[in-house]
Amino acid sequence: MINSKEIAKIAGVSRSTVSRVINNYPNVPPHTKEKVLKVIQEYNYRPNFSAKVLSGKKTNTIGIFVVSLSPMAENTFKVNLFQNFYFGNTVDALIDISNSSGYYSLVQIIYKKDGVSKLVDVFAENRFDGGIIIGLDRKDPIVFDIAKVGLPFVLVHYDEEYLIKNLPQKSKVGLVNSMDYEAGMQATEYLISRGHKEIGFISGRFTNYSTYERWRGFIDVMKKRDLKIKKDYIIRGDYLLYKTKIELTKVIKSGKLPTAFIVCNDDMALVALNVLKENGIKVPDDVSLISFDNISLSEFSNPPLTTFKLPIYEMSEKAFNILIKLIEASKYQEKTFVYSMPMPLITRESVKEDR
Amino acid sequence: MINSKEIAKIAGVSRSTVSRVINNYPNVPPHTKEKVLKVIQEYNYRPNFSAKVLSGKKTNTIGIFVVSLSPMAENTFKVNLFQNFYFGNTVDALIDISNSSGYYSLVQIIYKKDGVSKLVDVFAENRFDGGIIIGLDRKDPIVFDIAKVGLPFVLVHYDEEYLIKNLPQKSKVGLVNSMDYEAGMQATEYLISRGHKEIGFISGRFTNYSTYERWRGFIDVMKKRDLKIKKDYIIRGDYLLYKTKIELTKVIKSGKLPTAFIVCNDDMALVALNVLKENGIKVPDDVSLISFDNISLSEFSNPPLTTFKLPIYEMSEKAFNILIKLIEASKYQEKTFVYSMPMPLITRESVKEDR
DNA sequence: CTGAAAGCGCTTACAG
DNA sequence: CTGAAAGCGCTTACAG
Repeated sequence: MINSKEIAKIAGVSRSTVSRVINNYPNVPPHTKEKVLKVIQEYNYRPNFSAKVLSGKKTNTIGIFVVSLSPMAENTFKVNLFQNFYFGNTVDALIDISNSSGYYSLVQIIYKKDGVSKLVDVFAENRFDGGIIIGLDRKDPIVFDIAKVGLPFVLVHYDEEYLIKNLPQKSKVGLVNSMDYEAGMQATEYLISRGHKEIGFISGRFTNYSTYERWRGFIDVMKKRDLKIKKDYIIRGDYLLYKTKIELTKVIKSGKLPTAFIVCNDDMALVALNVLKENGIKVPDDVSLISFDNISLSEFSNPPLTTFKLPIYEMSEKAFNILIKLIEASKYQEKTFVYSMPMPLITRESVKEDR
Repeated sequence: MINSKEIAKIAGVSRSTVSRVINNYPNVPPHTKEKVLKVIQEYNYRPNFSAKVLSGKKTNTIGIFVVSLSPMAENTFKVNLFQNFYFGNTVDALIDISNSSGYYSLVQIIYKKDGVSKLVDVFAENRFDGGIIIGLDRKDPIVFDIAKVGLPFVLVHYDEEYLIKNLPQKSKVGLVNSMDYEAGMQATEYLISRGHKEIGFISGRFTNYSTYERWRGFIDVMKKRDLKIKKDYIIRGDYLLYKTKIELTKVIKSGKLPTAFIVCNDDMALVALNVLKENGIKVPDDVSLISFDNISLSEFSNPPLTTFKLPIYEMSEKAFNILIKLIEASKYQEKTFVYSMPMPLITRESVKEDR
């Protein structure tokens, strides 16, 4: 691979000048610039990344960290991360956004059982300018270890209060959430307004930010409306398709069903839809379903799902923009940047209009 | 951030020795090693990545390139890459596998319209040791530009003959395919053996390796069996859900349907299933469906899909292993490594058993 | 406007 | 077994 020294020699200038041309500095006259550029072009020269970084330039790379359960946690699949709508699309959006802003993305999967050390390692190696972390439990204390390293990072889906309270001074940390509490409330209100009183809940994992918040929204509204939450109608799906099927089947076999379910994601709702149908229960005539995510298949099911859109792209954009701010500025008045993005309701046909 | 010089001073040794300890060289006595390790531990020291690479060490990073249509190509979604089962899971598997082998992954999305320059750039910057490229058209000539850079890379899904013929000598290139031609044949044979004579085909894009090969398998068997391929039964789904719905609806409205469809992926099959049902057509009683991928939802539809598994994890593992070989060895007798992985048939209920 | 020189933080022959 | 020194390929004050 050719280097700047040789380019300089060929172009008849010094390495300093080559460097100035590459970095597009103003203090080089058009003629010289052109001459150098021509040689660069001809030899297909690209400055060596490591040398650039070592001499003090930014890496122009962001680290994307996906924190996952252990590899085999979900027994059916060897690989399950991007199978998952949430992880897959967030990473997708993040890569897309950073790429289109001229940033590279270093994606790293962190298994919970391996702990934080890998994360700290890569942060300390100075391989990227800042990180975005998704998939953490809503109160995972790992965050504070990472904060010690000093590099800026942004969390997606984490408990705001807990974060603010425990973060050391002058941490460069951002947080982006979706308004799951509000969506949970709205889902419940929506069902009630359509005459439902017996409402069930098919949950994800409760250590998960979104499940927890949606659940809070659900119980708060149920209480406010003096409606009873029946234990039998709470199904722990844990975001697992086979588990959803097993648990829902049990409830069906018991002979007692609510008139509507709030389901913590579309995937589980799609499974629920089929399980109900197979048991001769009509959706939405007998049981209504309202869920979250708005995955692409959700509009093609029969009936199509009424669901809350998880604004993944918008959240990722926000997270990236915050990170860039944290990277570029050196000091902040504010301790952290926190944003919460709304989750619009997509009304389709899985909830009965009135009864 | 603390550096090796300071660690050396604190530990009372030279930087050379610190380096030896870090790289786990044999020629340092236990006592010294321990002493240095203790200081490293205490100060949470990690060698600077760029310095390491600049001084000749490997990056221990592989580049993962996902070649995509332009961002807005599929009108429905702003982001569509990992929404896609194939891309999402391949990238997932690749990241997972490389991470667990101690490699970092630099993921880059390349939009076709931006061309190859971005790819060449990052290859020439010496940011990684080798690359894996997915999403290329089956005969995209971009490959030969990349080969010029000289870094080893592995292609997933590409035309073997075309590649071998056009690759310059001593290119360090690998190729991993799935046996789509065989699967296309087997799908057709399977349907025929169950009494089907009128067989339709819902295709992906024909520039795509898998679609093309499956199609070849389909027509070859149909010809061999003296069965007619009716133009009206060929539906161009292009891997697009909305398009699949529109085009299939047209065929249904025409009043003439085959007794079975080979569908180029499960997503489209799921859409087809619903469209057929909505039009009062029973699956598999009236129309059978056989597809490809084996996505997680495929076993939860009603009926569950009979489908060929795309062995994504196995292919990714193969691709990674080939790449490591290419990186580590300096010379090869063989020009390229080529592998083709079988696609097992997962028999479920979307094909009628007999008629 | 431009070049010589120092420096970034490692690794690795080389010499002892 | 171990240290001094050169080198990797850039950038950036500094001097002119």
